[in-house]
Amino acid sequence: MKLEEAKRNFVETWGTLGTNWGINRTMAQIHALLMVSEQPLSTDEIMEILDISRGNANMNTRALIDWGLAERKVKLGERMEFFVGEKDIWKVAVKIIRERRKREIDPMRSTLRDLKMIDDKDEKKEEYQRFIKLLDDIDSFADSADKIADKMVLADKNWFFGTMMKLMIK
Amino acid sequence: MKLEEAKRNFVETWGTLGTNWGINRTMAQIHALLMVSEQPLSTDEIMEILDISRGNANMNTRALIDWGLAERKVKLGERMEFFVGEKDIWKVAVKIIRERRKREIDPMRSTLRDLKMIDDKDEKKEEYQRFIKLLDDIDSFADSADKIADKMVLADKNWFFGTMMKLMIK
DNA sequence: TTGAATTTTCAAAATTTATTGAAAGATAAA
DNA sequence: TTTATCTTTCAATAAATTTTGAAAATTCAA
Repeated sequence: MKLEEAKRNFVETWGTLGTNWGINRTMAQIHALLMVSEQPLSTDEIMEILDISRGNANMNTRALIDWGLAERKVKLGERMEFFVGEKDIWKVAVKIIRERRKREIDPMRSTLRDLKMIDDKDEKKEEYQRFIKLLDDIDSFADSADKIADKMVLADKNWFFGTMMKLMIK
Repeated sequence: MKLEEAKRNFVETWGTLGTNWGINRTMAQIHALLMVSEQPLSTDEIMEILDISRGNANMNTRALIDWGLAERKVKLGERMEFFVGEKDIWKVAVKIIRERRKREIDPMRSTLRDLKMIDDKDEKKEEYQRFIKLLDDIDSFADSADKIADKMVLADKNWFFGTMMKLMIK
């Protein structure tokens, strides 16, 4: 296998993977392409290499920037925008965690908390208690997961996968 | 809000959530319904309550059983099958982690490892090195995440969210 | 055995999600 | 200004995923 071929495969694989992690295929492919590119790429280059439309390329470079997974890069004397991808895999993971938390976890926790506003508290005593306990369990699980996510977002990669790992695995 | 209404909302919310975590809406709804049901439910009851077809109910109860998120329960003297959902949210998380790892992480790691079989090692020396480093970084990140998942799968909930949490957060 | 009850399958239909491409909107050099 | 270059939007279209429902397969009591 040649290097270029391996890179192409990488872009495809990362694209497939992305769909499992809340990132659509094209968005993940563009990100993968930017990760393996030695140079910043323009929208036209991305369109050309991935064989996608201008609209699609634009939407998804934009989304990558929203997520903090890519940056705009202006080249002196060039009118066009170029894009650079986040290549540090630790940072990539942290950005995905942060963004998904904001979009999914936080809203769902608040929805689930609202469900505790039940007014027939006295009837069906035990059934009521069991339901509330389920909601509380979910919330406390989410809270712990959230704290770990917090720690990750703030932590240094080496601390997390060095110190913490040793504590956990020993 | 009445208890029954809150439960209905819970089923809907859990269904929406599921789609973000590799579980389709109906599968997540059935799971939610089984979590809040005081009694095991039959396929007919699930069809009736969620207003879905028999095929859909069958496919998704089956999927839940595959994932370890529900169990079949036979009632004495009844011909029909009944289903019971896993209600312990820690166990639910562990089963989802285990299953997704098996279906996604393991295959992707092996695909990415294969990409290292590049034969033009000497040409473009630096570019080659950078690409290999990216693949190695991803693999070592995945390895750490995997080890944490392992620990979770084997650990006791209280150890994980008690002892470990204290170590991490302090 | 037979046949009624129940479960499973899967092609077709419906729904959801992603993509296209052309037109409108910016931007900046001339 | 004007004009050419580049970016954004979004309705229409395409692709992917989920759901249906009826037929086939299975199970079990009689």
